[in-house]
Amino acid sequence: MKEQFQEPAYYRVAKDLKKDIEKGNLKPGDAIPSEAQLSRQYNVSRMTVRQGLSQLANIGYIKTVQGKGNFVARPSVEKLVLNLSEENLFNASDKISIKLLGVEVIKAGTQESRKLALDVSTKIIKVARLLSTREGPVAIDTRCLPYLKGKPILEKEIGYAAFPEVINHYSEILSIRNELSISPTLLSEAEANQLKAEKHLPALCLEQVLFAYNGTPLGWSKMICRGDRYTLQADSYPHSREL
Amino acid sequence: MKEQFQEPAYYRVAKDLKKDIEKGNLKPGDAIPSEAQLSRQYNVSRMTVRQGLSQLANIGYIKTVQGKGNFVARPSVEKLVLNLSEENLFNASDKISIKLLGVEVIKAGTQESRKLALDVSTKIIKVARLLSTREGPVAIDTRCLPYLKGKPILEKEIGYAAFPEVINHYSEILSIRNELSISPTLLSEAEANQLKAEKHLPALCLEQVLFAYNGTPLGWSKMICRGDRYTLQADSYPHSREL
DNA sequence: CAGTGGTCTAGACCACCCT
DNA sequence: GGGTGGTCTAGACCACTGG
Repeated sequence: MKEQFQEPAYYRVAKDLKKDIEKGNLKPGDAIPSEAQLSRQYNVSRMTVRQGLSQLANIGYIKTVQGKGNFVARPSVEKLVLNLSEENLFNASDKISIKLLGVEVIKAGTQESRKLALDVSTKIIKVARLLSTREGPVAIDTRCLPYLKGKPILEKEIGYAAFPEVINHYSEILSIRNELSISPTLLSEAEANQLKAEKHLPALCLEQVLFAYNGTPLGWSKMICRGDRYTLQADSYPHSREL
Repeated sequence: MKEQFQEPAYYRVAKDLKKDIEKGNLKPGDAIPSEAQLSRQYNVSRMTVRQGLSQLANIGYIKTVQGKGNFVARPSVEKLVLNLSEENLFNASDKISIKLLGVEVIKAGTQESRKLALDVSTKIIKVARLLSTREGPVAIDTRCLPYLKGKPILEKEIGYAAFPEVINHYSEILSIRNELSISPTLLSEAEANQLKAEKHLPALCLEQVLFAYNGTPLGWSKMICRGDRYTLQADSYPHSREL
């Protein structure tokens, strides 16, 4: 007979309170028993109680107010999390295949230079890709990043990894912020051709700009997704209501 | 002369390591000095060091591995946070004005019943709204929630609050999960009329379903936004890289 | 003032990982 | 085995809140 796993004391405190909150015994705004009280009730030290409470705070179940107490938090369901990792972009069950449409080093036009805060005519690398599932082409992807002299361009890396990965590998600077804009458009003639769709099909335009710690833009990416084959999904945050 | 605020010891530990990570002295994957080592180095107890490290873990700077150590985490910039609160939906500087287009109690059609997991012909409340900024109409919003017998319908609440708020007030059940789908469309003739736009203008369709703790759908909402006046913005998570 | 949470200690023992 | 983090204690003093 295997020994039972012994759950930590702080975990029991957190779990019990979590259940009370989910059952509605404790409603948003309600005060939680004081730390001293819980400490006596569970016969554990105050630090242990605090560890349990900090777990609940981390998953957004309670808010702590100095000098007053711990209170049940109102779930904030208006913030949503969107996962743009390449595996997650499309249905996980559907493998994506990627086709490189082109890799080139060119002078930045006004569009790219503005996005990347570069002078016009600075050299940049531009990568175009076609993403498909079994159903067929789904999205066209264009990526721009400043060209670094003497740095080899590995098409494999630059074409077949998620955009933030590309930035990290190529520029060797950690990207720390990602700004995304989502807007609707119609497929242009060129886009429609590449996506094997009719012109003027509704499409999603996802534009990303990645920044370094110091605020420097490191890269810019634009993805055009066929509206009939792709829907963006987001889920309320915090995702994990687990301890 | 005012007394200087004395920052906690654990805060200093966290701040120093955070700076090292941001400067690149510590790179993703690198091990952080052991807790015992930091404890000696800062001349504080191990629990205090641990409190500092837990702060860093909370903002995603480090990962802890039992029996091995603490390691600098790779920033995950592929998860983005989207804020759908009503004040945030459009440019904060632009006040939104809301016009109620209609509030009615009707029998659920197949569409609504499917989304809300109700039988067809169960009664639901349907609210239609028009959202405008100074520029003019921006979005049409339709909300459906199960009709509760004997529960008064307060048009003010149902029409002028963010959707999750509405659900909480009306059904008196906490909504705990929000699923959002984002897709592109073209304005239908009716939508174009209400939004004072040309037909077939590209538009964003934002569809939300709210759920209770037990998984019951509590409400469904669909918002159609003029593409020329509205762009959805999202930002990488975790947002707060602050201690 | 009494009650709350915030910080901190100096130990202890355990579970895990590696060699 | 020795090193790491994980849990836990029984105190202590501080800072903030409210009556």
